[in-house]
Amino acid sequence: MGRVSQAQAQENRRRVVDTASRLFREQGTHISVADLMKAAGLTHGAFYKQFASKEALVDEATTHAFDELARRHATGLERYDGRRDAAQRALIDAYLSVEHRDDAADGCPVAALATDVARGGEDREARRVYAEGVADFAAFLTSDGDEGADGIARLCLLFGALVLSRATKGSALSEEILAAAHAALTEAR
Amino acid sequence: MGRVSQAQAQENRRRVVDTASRLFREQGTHISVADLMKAAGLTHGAFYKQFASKEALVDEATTHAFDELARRHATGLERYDGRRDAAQRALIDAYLSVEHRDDAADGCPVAALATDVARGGEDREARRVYAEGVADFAAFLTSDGDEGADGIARLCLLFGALVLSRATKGSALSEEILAAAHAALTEAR
DNA sequence: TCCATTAGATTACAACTACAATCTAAACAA
DNA sequence: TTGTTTAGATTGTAGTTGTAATCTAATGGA
Repeated sequence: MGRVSQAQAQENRRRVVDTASRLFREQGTHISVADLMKAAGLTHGAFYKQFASKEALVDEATTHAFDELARRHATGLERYDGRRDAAQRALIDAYLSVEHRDDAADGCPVAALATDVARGGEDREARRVYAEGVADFAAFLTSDGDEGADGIARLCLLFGALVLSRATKGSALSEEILAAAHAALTEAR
Repeated sequence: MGRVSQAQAQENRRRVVDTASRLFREQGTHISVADLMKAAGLTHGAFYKQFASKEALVDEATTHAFDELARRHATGLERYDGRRDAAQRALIDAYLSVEHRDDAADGCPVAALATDVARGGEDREARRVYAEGVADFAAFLTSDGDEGADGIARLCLLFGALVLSRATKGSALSEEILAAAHAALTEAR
């Protein structure tokens, strides 16, 4: 079929980015353009009318995922009326849940994209966005009136537990990891 | 060239597994058989005389990497004459070093292979080996006379910091992460 | 000494990769 | 109502993927 309204085209483009941001988190950035476009309900030839290259989409989808994360943190703080440690506790509960472990596609991009970003070029936009997202996340986890190092360490523990529990899924260890990290993060304060 | 002595063939096979175990950690298991064999100094056609499939090699190379890790932990304990917390401190220093961050190929397979293992099938041998390696590592990190949860949480922090510092390499945050995790792991005890 | 075995090289292949050119029909400005 | 623009479909391409068949020469047992 031929042309489509500007509104429809824009909506299609948005759907491609959104689909990519979910599939990249679930399966990694190695997923093919063809599979990606099929999942978004278009043919693979249409891709290059909207994006300069696959790399460009990776960068854009990464940014998209981190925007979503920032929004989630903001509304999390709102919901608890600015009470930082209540919001933190709620986030930790959700972050270390079996549901989050089993749903990487809709989950934290810091956890889902870490390896893909690390293996991508150092000059990539995705890497800048990623580092910024990590800094924001660490700031969110910092205790009231403490310095940055504390939040960073808490993020390492939180993040590490999720990634490890995904890699060990199927063994009993997977759930033990979630529980151990949860205990360490909630008891100590 | 034609045939080669059994000893040479066995040595070639070992070199393929060793090369794979390093390249998989550095670049991920998506690296092609052709590139792999070239790196091992053979042609790609020779591969299937030694391995049933690429998946089989991934499993074998993963096992190989974890055997190496276990040996390293064992000799680490020896060197400190069984003094567990001295050995632990030495490991933490090396694990959170810039050198380890920049040398995934020869580094910890728990950190390097986490995402590849998580995305591989749940019935894969590599996953069993991985989970076992995680359990051993956590046991190594457990404090004398404490239960398992403590070692697991310490591993999450250690592992998470390394993976995060690799993904943020190029930003100042990368080194801050290593430092923050190091402080958290050494001060608290 | 001879010859069956076999490790590795070469070549081949079908599927897949990112990307590009062309085609088509609808959108929108005139 | 036109004519131009353009999103998406179709088709094509050069390179790469995992895997297999064939060829080779040398090994190692008889």
